[in-house]
Amino acid sequence: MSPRRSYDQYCSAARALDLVGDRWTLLIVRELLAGPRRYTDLHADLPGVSTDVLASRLKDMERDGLTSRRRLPPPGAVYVYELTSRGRQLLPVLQALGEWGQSELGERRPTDAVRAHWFALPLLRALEGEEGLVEVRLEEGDFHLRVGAEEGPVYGDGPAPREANARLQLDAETCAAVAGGELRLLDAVRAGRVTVTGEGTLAKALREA
Amino acid sequence: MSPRRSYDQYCSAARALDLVGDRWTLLIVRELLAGPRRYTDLHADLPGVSTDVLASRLKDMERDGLTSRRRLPPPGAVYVYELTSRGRQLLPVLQALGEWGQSELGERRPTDAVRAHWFALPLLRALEGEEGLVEVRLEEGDFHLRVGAEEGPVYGDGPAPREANARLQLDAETCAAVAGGELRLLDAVRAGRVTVTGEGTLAKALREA
DNA sequence: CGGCATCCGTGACGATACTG
DNA sequence: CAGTATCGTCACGGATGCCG
Repeated sequence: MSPRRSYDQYCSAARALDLVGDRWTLLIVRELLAGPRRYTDLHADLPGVSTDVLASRLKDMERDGLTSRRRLPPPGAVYVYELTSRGRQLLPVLQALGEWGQSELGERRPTDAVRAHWFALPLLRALEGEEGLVEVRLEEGDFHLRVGAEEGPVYGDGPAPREANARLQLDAETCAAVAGGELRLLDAVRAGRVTVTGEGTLAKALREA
Repeated sequence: MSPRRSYDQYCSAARALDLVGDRWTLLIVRELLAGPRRYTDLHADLPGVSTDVLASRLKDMERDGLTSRRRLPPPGAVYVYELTSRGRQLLPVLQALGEWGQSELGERRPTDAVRAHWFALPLLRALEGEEGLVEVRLEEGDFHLRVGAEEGPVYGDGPAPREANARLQLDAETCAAVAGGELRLLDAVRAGRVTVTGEGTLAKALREA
């Protein structure tokens, strides 16, 4: 655990970077926006991070009030890490970064790792104004979005824990285009590139189009 | 100049961090949002950065299309660094960071450096929806805001280069409160904590209140 | 003097091995 | 499974030197 290296500037952006400017920190936040995760799962979805750095960051973040560590009730009884309310407020930061980085994304490089839920953040932007639980199925895996959620995780890895208001099945290319704003979700549905199921308002509205 | 260390993740936020995640990079962007700056001025307004790191970052940023280096016409004939259009698009990232970091700001610590124009970013948010050239005078120094500017720098160090639409004179504490959203600018004017001069629409509207 | 390049000590990082 | 220990490497911060 580092003794907190600071920029020592009386500036709110610099203060923010004191807390989340270290390598890997914001990507750990991205992972935890999907809800509580175990150490091993975090390590698996952050390829390249070394075990000691991950452990150190998690301690720093807990000390700084961004995350908390909790022991699940038996059976299981493993530790999970989750964002505090303060940590969840970093969502706009990650969205601004993601929006800016969208144009750098381009084609997938052979060295690039991919996880399905990495599309959740930009997709959440594309669904702004909507509401409900949306399940997304890609070849690379499934995840779900809690669109318009006021508290708790804003998205999650794997299928939705309860019946989703809408289920979308699409390929990664379509997903990237929608996430990047090049293609509106409605147009993607019209073009037959998205299969919509479910009985929620959003699902019906999308099918009507 | 580093050979570009990458997270190697097919994720737009990770791509953004590949380019602006290094220490000091986003603070250099904050400085350059104030318009073209010389190396020495950048070094003076980024206390703590070492000369080689600053030079290295500036090269990285130029290579990555965030900044450009330009020689001023004689007399003067010095080099200045400025943001490209792509670099200026990082404004929302810095604003999101600044907004999040606002609650960490608190009192000024004895070790904290301050520059007047570090208040420009949050003040710009407080004036969202307005338009025009606003000059701000603090004890710590002067700066000006190009509120609603579509292109070019969004703020600048020192007094406004031409007659401002509004001039605000206030103290740092009031400025921090307004920037932090705890106090609306209108209420600050009403409380007599801001002296408004100038003949623009904004100046008149503020004085009327 | 402004604009770096070089050198050096320290600490952060990344990979691997190992342990409760 | 969830980290800690170890170690080589690289990035950072501070000082100093060089060159136009």
